Amino acid sequence: MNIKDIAAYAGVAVSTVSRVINNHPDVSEDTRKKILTIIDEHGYIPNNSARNLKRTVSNNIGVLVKGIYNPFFAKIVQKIGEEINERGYSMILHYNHGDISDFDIASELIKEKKLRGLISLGGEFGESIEEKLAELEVPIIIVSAKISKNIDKSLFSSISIENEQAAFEAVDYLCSLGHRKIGIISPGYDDKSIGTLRYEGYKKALEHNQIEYNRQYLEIGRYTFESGFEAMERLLEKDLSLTAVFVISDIMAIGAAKAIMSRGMKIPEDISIIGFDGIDYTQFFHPSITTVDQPEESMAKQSVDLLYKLINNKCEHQHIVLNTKLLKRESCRCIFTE
Amino acid sequence: MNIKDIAAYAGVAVSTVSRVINNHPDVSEDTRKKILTIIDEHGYIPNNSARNLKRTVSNNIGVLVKGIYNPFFAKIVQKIGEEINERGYSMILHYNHGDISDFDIASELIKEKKLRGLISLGGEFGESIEEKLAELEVPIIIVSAKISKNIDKSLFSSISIENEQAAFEAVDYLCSLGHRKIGIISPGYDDKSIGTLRYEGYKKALEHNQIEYNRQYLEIGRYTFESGFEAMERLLEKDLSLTAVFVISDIMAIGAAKAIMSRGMKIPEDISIIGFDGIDYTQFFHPSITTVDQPEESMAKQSVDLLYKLINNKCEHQHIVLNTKLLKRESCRCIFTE
DNA sequence: ATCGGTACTGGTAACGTTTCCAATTTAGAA
DNA sequence: TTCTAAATTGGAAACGTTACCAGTACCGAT
Repeated sequence: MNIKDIAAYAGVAVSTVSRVINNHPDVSEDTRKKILTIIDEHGYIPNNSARNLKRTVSNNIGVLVKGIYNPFFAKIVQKIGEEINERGYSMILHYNHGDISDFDIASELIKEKKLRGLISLGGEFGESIEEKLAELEVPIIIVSAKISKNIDKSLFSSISIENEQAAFEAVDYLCSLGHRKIGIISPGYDDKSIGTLRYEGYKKALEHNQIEYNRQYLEIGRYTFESGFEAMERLLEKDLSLTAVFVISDIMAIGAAKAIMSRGMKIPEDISIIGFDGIDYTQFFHPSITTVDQPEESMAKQSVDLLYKLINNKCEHQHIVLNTKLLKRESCRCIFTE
Repeated sequence: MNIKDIAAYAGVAVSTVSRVINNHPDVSEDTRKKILTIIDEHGYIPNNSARNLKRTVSNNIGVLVKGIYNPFFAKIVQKIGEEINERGYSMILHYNHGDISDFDIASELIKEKKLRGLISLGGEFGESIEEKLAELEVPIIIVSAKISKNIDKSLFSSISIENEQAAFEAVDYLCSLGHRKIGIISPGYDDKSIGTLRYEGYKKALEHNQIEYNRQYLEIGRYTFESGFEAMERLLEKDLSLTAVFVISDIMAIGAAKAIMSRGMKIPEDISIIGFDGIDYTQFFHPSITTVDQPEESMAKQSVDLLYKLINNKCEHQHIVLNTKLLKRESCRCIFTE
């Protein structure tokens, strides 16, 4: 069952059927209706491979996810997938496991799969990819990734938040509650992930509150429950009499919270904790965890919106910065009120 | 840059280049090497649309997920994606939002995208789809779904667990700890999801322990944190002096646990709780939650393995049943030892 | 009646592969 | 040397669309 058959049934030329399928205007209402019913009767579905071959593109949008399992990304991916499907495209999802650079995977994927566009979640995009970026034939959108400051912004779009500022506010909030000894769990200062930005925010907040930065207060964790748990244990073992800890990702924050409670300590009575991302778990942990909420739905929706416009040449590359919100919950205690 | 160009550079016919690309044997080592280097030099990538058109199939494997957000599925999807990519295929991921039947979406997806095969996660597959199933040209694998007993098993493959038995063991464990008043949170007895099987296991376990089934002990929840939370609240309001509750999905269990603790009650001192699925988070909740662990990695791996074999006609449809394991953690208390 | 224009419709060459069949080369046997 | 079969290679017809270029039919205006 192909376009030729339909044309034969309808007694018209294939080109006319093609026009109907693609909603071209130059077809009389009568023939359009006739062809449409015949298509319907025979359950004809146009062959995508043929269309793609002819048009030299596909109907697929690639989504590249930095390969650590994180419910924050999982939810964004789901939403992105829905948005993509709604627009008649399909989502090709690819998890990237570190070894090869994010960008190389992305560009290979685009070429190989003749993707219409690509959304990359997480990871890092440095200046080194600038020329490669320029060679890309389809739009790419970078979501929630660390983007080098000096890179030419006209080559790609991005959706992000003010990581440093958001972290600043979180830590400043802790300070406002009277905390002075505030630990931090983060991938570290020389890491290439977005976490370093949050780490900078932490330092600025300390400075702003005239608290001296103490290298001892940092423990490294890499975006898993386990690493958050272990980092917190190391922090506690140092006996620094911390009263609070800022964890730059919720899943690590939950691991850290578990570590605290496993030692018989209480949240927030003994230690206050703030996470980052706003995943559901934080709300359903007990006590509920204060966190910096990222607008994941909006990030997903806007990235697809933007990509769609870019694909159809309806706009230029742009860099959208969304707002975060500090969700104040049960895990932070005010030291002054004791 | 297409196969013709490569052929011209190499001074051979396109058919020879094609043979090299597809690893056909009838090419001399010399020409093969020459062509390979030329392909490499020019960074030539075969056009998938053209190949697909010619071969009337694609390189895509569809993954259909029942559209509620559940970290259990999210993790399986990630693993499936990795396995698919490793085999040189791509994953087209589609979230299904209830309204249209799972199967209709699946078959439409297959036809429209010329998929090579499909893996469906969750949902329900009843007898009504039997003829439609028979008409499918590509293999389909049903993972973690409720499958009607009378359906012809030669038409599809499945990966599942012994839901009823696993639930039985969980509830029986609760009984063995001395619990007699055991609530249950489940999508209900007339629901079409896999939850009903677990509900049956619950009832069997009660019977086996000479505990009379009480309709009051059931509250309906539909696989979200919130619904677990709310169901537990309703359960608590009934004042049934429950000592334990079996929740047929971890995310609901976490919601329920939160509801319990929000009332100032303690787990497991006041109420014991068991979940189902084995998502990471149950381990990091405090107290850690006893749950029926499903082998998600294995489910993912085996489903892709099987699909791959089916695609290459290396085996027949089969129905794999994997083992679950009751992870005994902190959320269950033994009543006898007080 | 003729013309010009509009509204439709038809024919057909691509798009980049794969695969069958035919043609050529090669090697070994007679 | 000649012949045969095996090993390679080439040619060309599909696969199912789209989009360009023509062609036809019709209508109102001259």
